[in-house]
Amino acid sequence: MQIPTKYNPKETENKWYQYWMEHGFFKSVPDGREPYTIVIPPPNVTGVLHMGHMLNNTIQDVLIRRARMQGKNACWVPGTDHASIATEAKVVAMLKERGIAKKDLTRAEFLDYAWEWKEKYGGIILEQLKKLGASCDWDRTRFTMDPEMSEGVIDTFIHLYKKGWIYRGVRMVNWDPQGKTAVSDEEVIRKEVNQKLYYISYEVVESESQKDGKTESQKDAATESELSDFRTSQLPDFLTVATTRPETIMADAAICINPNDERYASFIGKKVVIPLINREIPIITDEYVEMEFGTGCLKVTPAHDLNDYNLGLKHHLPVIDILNDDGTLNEKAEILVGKDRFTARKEIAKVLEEAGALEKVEEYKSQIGFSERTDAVIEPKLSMQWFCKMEEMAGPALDCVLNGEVKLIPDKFINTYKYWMENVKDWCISRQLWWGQQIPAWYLPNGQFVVAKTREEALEEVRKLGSREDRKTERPEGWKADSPLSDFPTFGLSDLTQDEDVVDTWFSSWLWPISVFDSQFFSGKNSMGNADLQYYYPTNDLVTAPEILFFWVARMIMAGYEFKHEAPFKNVYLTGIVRDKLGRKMSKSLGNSPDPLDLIEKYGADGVRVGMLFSSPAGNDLMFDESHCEQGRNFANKIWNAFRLVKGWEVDAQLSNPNQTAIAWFQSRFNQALTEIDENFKQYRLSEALITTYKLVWDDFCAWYLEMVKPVYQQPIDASTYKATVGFFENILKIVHPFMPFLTEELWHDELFGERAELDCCIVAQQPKIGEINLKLLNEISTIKEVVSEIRNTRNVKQISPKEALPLAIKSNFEIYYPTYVPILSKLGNLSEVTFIQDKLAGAANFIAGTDEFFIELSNQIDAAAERERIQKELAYLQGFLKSVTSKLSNERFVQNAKAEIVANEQQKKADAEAKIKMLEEGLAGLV
RNA sequence: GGGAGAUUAGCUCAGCUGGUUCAGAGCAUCUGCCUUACAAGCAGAGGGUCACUGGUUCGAACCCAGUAUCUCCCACCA
Repeated sequence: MQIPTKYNPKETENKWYQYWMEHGFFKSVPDGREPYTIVIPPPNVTGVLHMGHMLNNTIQDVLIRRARMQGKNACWVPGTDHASIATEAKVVAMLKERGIAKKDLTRAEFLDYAWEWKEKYGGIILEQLKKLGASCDWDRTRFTMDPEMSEGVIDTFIHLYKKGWIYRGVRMVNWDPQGKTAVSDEEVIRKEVNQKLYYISYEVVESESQKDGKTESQKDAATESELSDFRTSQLPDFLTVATTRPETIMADAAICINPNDERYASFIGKKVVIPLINREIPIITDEYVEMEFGTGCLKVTPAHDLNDYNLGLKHHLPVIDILNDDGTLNEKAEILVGKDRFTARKEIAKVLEEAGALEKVEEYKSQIGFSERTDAVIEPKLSMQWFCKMEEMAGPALDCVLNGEVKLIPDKFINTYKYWMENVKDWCISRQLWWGQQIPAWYLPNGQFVVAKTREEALEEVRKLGSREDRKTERPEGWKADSPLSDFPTFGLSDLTQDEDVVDTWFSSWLWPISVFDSQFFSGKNSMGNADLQYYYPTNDLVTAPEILFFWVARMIMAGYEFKHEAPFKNVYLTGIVRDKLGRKMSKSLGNSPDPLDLIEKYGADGVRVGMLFSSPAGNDLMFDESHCEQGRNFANKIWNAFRLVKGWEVDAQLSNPNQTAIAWFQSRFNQALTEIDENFKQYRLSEALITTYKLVWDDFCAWYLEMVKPVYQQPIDASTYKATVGFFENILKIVHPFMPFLTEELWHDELFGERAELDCCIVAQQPKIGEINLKLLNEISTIKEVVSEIRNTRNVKQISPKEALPLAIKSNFEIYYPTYVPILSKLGNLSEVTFIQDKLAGAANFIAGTDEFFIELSNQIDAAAERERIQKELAYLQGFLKSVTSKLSNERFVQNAKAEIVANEQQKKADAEAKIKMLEEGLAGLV
């Protein structure tokens, strides 16, 4: 036989992928069919494929392929995300390597480099997806920074600004000193880290008002020695605070104690001196301070801690910001200026110790925020940013999930979703970056601003501003009341300065399900949207990781309602996180993630897809194990070899069909499995669907059906069986295709399945319809399988070669009409003859299956002792079983309360057990 | 601190409405097979107090309560 014994994915994958592409099988245009749409969660444009993508996109491809095979107009829209922080960081790093500093470049120059980088590396990940077999409509590939996509982002910004939902203000934000930008709350990842808790002593001094009547000027006039005398005469007191951030003491604005804390009651109203810099700060009281924590004294540093900031607002404390944007100390720190915050921390500890102000240092564990994109430690920072109000948009977005319009799969995420939506905070949308959509705010020389799409339109806005009666804000400098802009010939386009910031990446991705179809939609010119949007929106399923449920999913739903008045999708399938065997999240930095392309190389795309899906129920993390891919590869090989078998058959038209029973059985079994698979898909149990398919193919089709019908070596097969088998095979290819597209397409085109019309491809074959299920036949065959297993087992135990044909005698009550199954039994059990008997066959190996007894006469003597032991063991089990059934049945409450069929069942079990016990006892008596 | 989930064979996991498919699959292990489709395979076997303790029920892996361990999410204890 020329066909190799092993399936070689390398020979088929590229071939068929290209074929599908060339013939436009992935393409979708609106037509009369029902649409089935998925938009890809756009990966980072400069990213590379990781295991999470593999899982994610395998699931999407399975869903989209299945929909396509159900006659729907399947459309999977691919694309990439510009990922502003991550990409900008990469570009900056690249420039640095080339000896170019970002600060030496203009914005335009930098963007040129960035685009160059994007052109070079952008889309690698999409090419990788093709290797996986992703059947995306590549003609629809979008990038979140495509000019028209960006335009949509700007349109929505203006829309929300006009609505009053976007505003600008000074707030405490999460500052990423590495990316030198603000990030949103959701982009801060908290991790527990080992830190040190530094106990620092602050000397207490009398506040001015308490200093024995001396006024401020008197104090100034006092000599250093006088002051010194004063202090020593009072015996210095110290307040000790516990802090994890000693480098920020220079920014301290107060020391705070709990008003109920008796230990410190006498200090209230006094002041302390910050060590090293000797600045005096007040001692204030606030119930916010936990008396139990640390020393019960809190240093208040409004510029560098959110709580302290709030405390500062409450107590009117000054904000002293001692950090630069890059996390180094500035001149306000007075000491350690220019040092990085972490270097400063170490150094100041030393200096404090030398100065005797460091009481002790304790090991301490606490949660610290890290930037999701750069992994830098987040610095709370007070700065002017743009925010988007969330409260109004959160309403409908929450409702649709609660009322089931949008389903979360699994639904355990509803609770977290609800909590988040009910506690949503305004979204910081500005980023101090260049890579992204620049905020369409235009500043006048006096700092006032207008929001408009272009500089020209901005000027128009300014004009309105100048002439509007009901203006609330001040006009540009030099503006005369109510005078039109034309009165100021010198004020022109060039006097407007656009905001330097860009919007958060998610401010573009939240529009994704709309903008991929109609990016012009947000201009408001066509409220219905274009034909694509009308046809494809809302999409069907969104497949993504739970990590970005709030980042992205929630916001897409908000945007869907805000702009399109309808949720963007019906189902959200939340995948698990791919972890390694040790349960660690797979990540590049840990180096514990296999390269997906290597896996594909090793096991074939089909094998890897199956491997990913094998144990990944929605919402459960997946402990990735390469052995699953191996299993997937083996499955491909199994199908391949089943194909080789059938392919090798020669048909003899003269032969009659001896396999009607087997054919009818598999037909039923197939329909039964199909029902289960359908049900599994309906519930998004993809691994279950796969496992059902796997067992159907491997066990039922290969191990049983093919073994039942396959002719003796080099003998021909009858036409009817052949036809049925090829038909089954074709149906199997169909149901396997969504999981293993390449192998199935390859086999689909073999001449075994006859002439294929042009473009008759597995990828667009229609899924088989569910037919009748003959339950009686299924049950009987399952008993027949049991008999076959017993025969094989007997061989195993008695060390008889499978080649040696054995005689089987059946003592049956004919609840099952065995003669029908004699051909199957003979073939699978390798029987020399089958006889029906009335009496037990003494001295023969025997077993019970169903309610019948079976005897195999063996040439060698059976071991009576061993046989007795075996029977006694089985008897003991059955008697125990009978006892429990009997006691159940004699329990009146059971008989009264249980459903009739359950009771009947128990009675059947009892009868069967009794019959079996009788047989065994007779058998035991027969042993000499 | 609040919330969600998990705990079933050595490993990874199913077990959907409480009772016939209920204790299961794959991998791993062991035994025997290079049996003419497949050794990436075939035929078998062993392996479990369903985390623990109670409760509800005629009946519990499944429902309830508590305990333990783990994971995740959220939260400003320096």
